[in-house]
Amino acid sequence: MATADPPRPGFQLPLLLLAGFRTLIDNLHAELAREGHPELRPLHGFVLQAVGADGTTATELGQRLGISKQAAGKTIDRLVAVGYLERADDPRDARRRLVRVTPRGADGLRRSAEIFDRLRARWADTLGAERVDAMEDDLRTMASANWFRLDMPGWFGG
Amino acid sequence: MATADPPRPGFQLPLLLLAGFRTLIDNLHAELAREGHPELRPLHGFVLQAVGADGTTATELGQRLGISKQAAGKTIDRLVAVGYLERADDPRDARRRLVRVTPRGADGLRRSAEIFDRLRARWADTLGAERVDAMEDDLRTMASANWFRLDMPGWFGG
DNA sequence: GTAAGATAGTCAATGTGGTTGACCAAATAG
DNA sequence: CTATTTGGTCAACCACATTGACTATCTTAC
Repeated sequence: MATADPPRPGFQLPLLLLAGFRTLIDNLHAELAREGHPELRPLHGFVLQAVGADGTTATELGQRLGISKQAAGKTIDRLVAVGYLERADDPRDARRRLVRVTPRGADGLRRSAEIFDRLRARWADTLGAERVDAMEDDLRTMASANWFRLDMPGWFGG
Repeated sequence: MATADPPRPGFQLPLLLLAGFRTLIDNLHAELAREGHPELRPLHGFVLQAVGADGTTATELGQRLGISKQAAGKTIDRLVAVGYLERADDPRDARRRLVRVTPRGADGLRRSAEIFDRLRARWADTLGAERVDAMEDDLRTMASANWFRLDMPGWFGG
């Protein structure tokens, strides 16, 4: 170990992280399409997850996703139109419109979790379980702690 | 080591990859803004990189980025408007409009490379150089080989 | 109990990025 | 010299995001 390895250029790391993310998400949606959910988009899975089993409202969903209530409302509209979410009145507050995951949405959510588990297992088979664990641990260390915003299109594009 | 660790849920891996990517890009642009490039968006850096030192045309840029020539043309328009790209006629083919990085664009590109190097060094300081190398190697192994598409907004949202 | 304020949701206008289809001009092939 | 391909743009449209304005309803205070 007399000489250090030549330093690697820094610009590849973000590209590889993005490639890894995109590979997982593309694999997920290819499999979801095979299992009967071809109309689900990457964004939608995150939204369904954010709505959760207990349901929410548009305003609260917007806060969870880091987007405006108007944007949340429009995304809900789309997911209602394709049958993954439904709205209901709140008997205790006529202003609120409760948003719930439909049975179809719950099916998509459950399958997504299973597919992600299988994909992670495939990574562990190829790389070794301890390498995948290390990758997760390291990313947890470096990534901004309180991060979660789903404004991908706007964030990326401007 | 009689019993294996409980398996980790698979859905966290993509989130962590995205968080790592976003953290790097956000750090990059915070620093770029400090160094005189506040109007650069995440997307723009990739586009500048894809134009490269030799310049291109809209059609070729679209192919490199995995988007249509029309979309590439619009993105070029925006980067021309903020002074990072410029157009010129091709004396050998009157149909083509050459796209080149301006000096300001080259400055942004150079600073981006330096900042990415510094950010990677910071990761190596915290995690250990061999861990960052391993992360890159593992991602290279798992990510789709011929991947590169920059249609992030459309891909993610639909 | 009524007036004032906060909150939930929607509508409208706008910006950015993406798509497809149609079209013109110029280069290339026959 | 036609015929085809290629580069670029225009136009129409969709998805996601934003801010500002507005209504309806609940909550608070006097």
